[in-house]
Amino acid sequence: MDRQALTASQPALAEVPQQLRTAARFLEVDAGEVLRRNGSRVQNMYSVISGELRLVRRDRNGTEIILQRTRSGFIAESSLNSKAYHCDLVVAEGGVVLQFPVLAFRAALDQDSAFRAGWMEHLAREVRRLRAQCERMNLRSAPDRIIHFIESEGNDGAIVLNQTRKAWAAELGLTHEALYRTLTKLQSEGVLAVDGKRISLARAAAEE
Amino acid sequence: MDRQALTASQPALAEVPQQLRTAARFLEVDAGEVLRRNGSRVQNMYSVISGELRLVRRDRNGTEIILQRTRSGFIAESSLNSKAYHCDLVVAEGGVVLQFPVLAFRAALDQDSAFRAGWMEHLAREVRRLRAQCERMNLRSAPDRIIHFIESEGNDGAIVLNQTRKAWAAELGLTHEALYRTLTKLQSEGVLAVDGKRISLARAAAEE
DNA sequence: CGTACTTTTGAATCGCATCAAATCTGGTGG
DNA sequence: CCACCAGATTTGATGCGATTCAAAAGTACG
Repeated sequence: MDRQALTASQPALAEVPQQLRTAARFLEVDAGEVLRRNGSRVQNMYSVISGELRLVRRDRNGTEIILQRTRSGFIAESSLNSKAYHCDLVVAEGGVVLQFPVLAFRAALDQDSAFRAGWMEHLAREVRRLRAQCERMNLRSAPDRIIHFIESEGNDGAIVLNQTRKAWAAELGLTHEALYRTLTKLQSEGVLAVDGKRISLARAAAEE
Repeated sequence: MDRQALTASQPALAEVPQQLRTAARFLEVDAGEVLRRNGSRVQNMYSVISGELRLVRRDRNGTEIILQRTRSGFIAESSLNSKAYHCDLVVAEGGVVLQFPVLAFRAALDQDSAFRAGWMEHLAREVRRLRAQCERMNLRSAPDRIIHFIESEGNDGAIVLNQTRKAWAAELGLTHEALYRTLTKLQSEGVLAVDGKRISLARAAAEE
């Protein structure tokens, strides 16, 4: 796939002005690479074409916290106007990412109103996603969090996991043991149907 | 205080273009009023001058979840480009709010680059604030959440509560009993100093 | 085939939620 | 000024559910 085709294949990039495209660079990245480290200056914006990037931070116990996880489109958007990163930007799964110089990015936002509209909509979506996540973390029980996740992130009461269950547990703020146990419990109760990576709510629960 | 002075006194409003100001209306609101209800069409944006607005939602257990709490400046920013609200916008404390028609608001964003820059910075700050909140909710213990809150929301290792402790407990995702108990425990351990509404970290903890 | 990681199950523990009740506080009206 | 009330604050006792530690079985990959 050539660059033009790659660019066009990304919905989030359809609106990237030609001028900014020419300033962008394709990077092939390997799992484990760190694109930006906490404290370093913000010089580039990144958009994921394939693979997975994560915005992570470590709390004082050393536990890794995933703040954002992206398999397609922009990541760490809120750093656009910051001086320095507050988190690490790491490659969780090798792939291809687009790299934009921040100066060109800001210029494009200022000059192209369609691009700008898309960007602001993107930010707004991120805000809503984060609010949903906060809402979920406020639920105290494992079953509630699982069901809330499926309801808010899934389609039609079902999700297809694109990660391991262990990683999903971290995203839910649970230990993996708790997640495994709760999944089997909910399954035996008939609340959930689990089929490999696909997990769906039984109708009764979805309608309640 | 006249309207011009009120407008100027709000940092977030310093950049509001003149044209948009003339389209704005001042509202005096009382505690308990609901400015926007879940599902209703988005027709106005609100900015708090005095008092407190909250963006709230109820989970299936009926528990009220506070998604945003604002005592100064814009609230529910991400709804600017949405068709309908997904939450209720309620007055928690009576005061004065500015009401902007969304159409005029969008037009101003499109035409005034300084206003736009301020708005995008505002959105980015909200994203960072929400990320910090998610991070905090990932911490499992009450002491960790309290300390994290003070570190991320306070200045120089101290906060001055502008709400009751009971309300603070809800914001931390704890019961008020757990908060009260943990505060006295941390105080007796010398980790925290509590003085009325002012709560500060002891130095040792701040540096660790 | 071996290694690293995920998935699964078991058992014990701990911390927070929950329920209950007493005290304190600020504000209201008589 | 006082009585009163609603809500916040505080303390106590109990139980549940998630964490934690442990270990085994399954799985992907070189």
